[in-house]
Amino acid sequence: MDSLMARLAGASGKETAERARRAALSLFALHGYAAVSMRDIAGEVGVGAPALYNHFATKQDLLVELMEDHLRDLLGAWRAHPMAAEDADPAEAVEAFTRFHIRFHRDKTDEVFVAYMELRSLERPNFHRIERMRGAYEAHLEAIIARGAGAGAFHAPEPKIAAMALIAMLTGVTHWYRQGGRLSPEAIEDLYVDMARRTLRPDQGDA
Amino acid sequence: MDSLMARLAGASGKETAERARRAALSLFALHGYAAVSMRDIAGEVGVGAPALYNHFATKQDLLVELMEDHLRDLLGAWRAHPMAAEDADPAEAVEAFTRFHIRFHRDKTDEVFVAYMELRSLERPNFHRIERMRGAYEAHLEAIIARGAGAGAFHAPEPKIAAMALIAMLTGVTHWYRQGGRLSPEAIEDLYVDMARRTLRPDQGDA
DNA sequence: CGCGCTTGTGAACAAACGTTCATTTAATTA
DNA sequence: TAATTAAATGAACGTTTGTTCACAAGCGCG
Repeated sequence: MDSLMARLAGASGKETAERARRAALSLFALHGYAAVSMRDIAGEVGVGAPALYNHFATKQDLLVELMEDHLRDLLGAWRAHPMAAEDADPAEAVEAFTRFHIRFHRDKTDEVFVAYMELRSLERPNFHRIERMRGAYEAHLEAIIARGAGAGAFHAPEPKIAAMALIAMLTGVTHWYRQGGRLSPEAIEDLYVDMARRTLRPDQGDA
Repeated sequence: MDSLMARLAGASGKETAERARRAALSLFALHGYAAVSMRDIAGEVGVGAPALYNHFATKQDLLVELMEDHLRDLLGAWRAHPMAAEDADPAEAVEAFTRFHIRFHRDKTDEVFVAYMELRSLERPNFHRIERMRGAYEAHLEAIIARGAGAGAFHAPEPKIAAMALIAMLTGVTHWYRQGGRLSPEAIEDLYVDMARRTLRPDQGDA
């Protein structure tokens, strides 16, 4: 009877797990992992708390699943990008990466928030797995920068630092971006592409 | 008798409050506000949980106090900086701000972590007060950039965005900086000063 | 139809939470 | 030294936490 109401409310089949994932994601992003209870999540799905344990062994598992999904998506999406090729022109690749990163993060603010801020909520082994995935993503930008620096196309005495600095700068967009704000998404992208390009541009007198 | 042991352990006079502040700061930074209990904090001080209520009305008050102290320090320290003068040369001021920000944040990683990540743990009115202080700090860099852009010394079509981008980039240092790492603190500062300068450098063909 | 599997329920668990209180202990002032 | 104030205590409060359990409803398959 209650389950009938859940059906009418939009659930169908076994998609309770998916609704729980989404609810957990937005609640974690808003209040933080530790401040959200399984009952809160279940309540948002329209189900009792014990029902969640049919889909997730533990609250921590739910968190891990969310973070792993996000990072797997992120890595996969970039690897599928045409400019991710190892022989792509570094300047074009950096621009592509910048636009890709901003766009991806702009549309997934909750995922980003959780994946970046709840690292400390992970138990040790989970933490290491997630951290490694994040490192792999940053390594992609670092490789592009290093390639460009090697070819003399970039000024980047420390490619790793430049990569981290750029990613921090780009990810910062999610902290203030609001849909319908003064600047269009394209304008924001352009501004950041400009800043990234300038950061890496060789000096006038370079060989 | 227990208090005697506390004495021997280093406490003297009424410094329990200060020790609690420090314990709370590092615990909040490590595990997050919601994941840390008053008993945890009290335990680290070597005192019972109820004792904390002689110094802080509430757990939330303790958090607010930490964040307010940090931001007041930060704002005060910059305002006391010689290059904070309204008529300082913009290029020099940006370099000074960059070094100041990195240095200040490098030595106060816990404070930074808490002040930036626990905004969501604040109840509404507290949130607004803290957010306003943070805005005031960012406004200082924005003003420098806008001044430089107005004088033609900087390329910065959107000074507010440039300010936020730079601060995000600089604050990112705290996420990976470790004492005794490969790069010296001065080398790191130099790298970021270089990147900041490049981001804002006018085009060759500018008037 | 009936069997089994998946998904849900309501009640219950022990543990931990923030906070209060009456009371004792220690430090300060007169 | 006596009186006053400040700080810490142990016990207790009501609530909430993550999770388990015995059980019931709904569905697909033989």
